[in-house]
Amino acid sequence: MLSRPALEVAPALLGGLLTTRRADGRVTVRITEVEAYEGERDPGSHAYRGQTARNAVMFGRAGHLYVYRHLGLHHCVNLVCGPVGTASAVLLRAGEVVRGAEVALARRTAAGACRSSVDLARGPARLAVALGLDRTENGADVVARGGGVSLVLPSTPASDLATGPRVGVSGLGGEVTRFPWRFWIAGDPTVSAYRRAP
DNA sequence: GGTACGATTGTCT
DNA sequence: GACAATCGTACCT
Repeated sequence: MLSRPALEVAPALLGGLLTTRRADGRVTVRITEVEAYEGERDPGSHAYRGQTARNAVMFGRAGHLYVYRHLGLHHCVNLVCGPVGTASAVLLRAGEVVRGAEVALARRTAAGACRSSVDLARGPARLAVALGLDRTENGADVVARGGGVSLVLPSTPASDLATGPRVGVSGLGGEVTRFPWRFWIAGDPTVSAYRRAP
């Protein structure tokens, strides 16, 4: 399943449940917004210029996490997909905390402001904080049983899918922003409002 | 060895 | 609505 191209995996992840087990508690998030990144042929991807020490995880097995630091402040979480050697990945942009809300709230409060429960995991960096993920989780396997992170895919694909241009990517004179490689669950309040698609 | 820049967020106006 | 924050990585000298 996860070894398929990012463009096929991304919509299938919507509605899926991602659970992390930490010393301070367990948090489960229902994925509501994702973006596909097609590796070396995608100017918006970190892997566009080939394999490096930072993005090596993306070239590896599907089902591993690629966690990177952005602007020295935030963390963003990707799920690696596609066959080995292909740097496909799906960026997890937003979700709804369905279990462990108190734990997530404590983490979010420690990291900064949080206005409501809907904000707990709305936005890529917020999602990472709520799940307690940081760069030490880079390369973690979400498929292996007994790991600290696990993913449960929805038995049936989510309905009411919406697609639109990706957020915050540039290159090829804005060409890449035209691809509708962003997927979210239509009408879900936990989808990030940041530059919402028209 | 130095520098430019980024898959964002929170805060201020 | 605009902007500063902040640091690892990549790319250049």
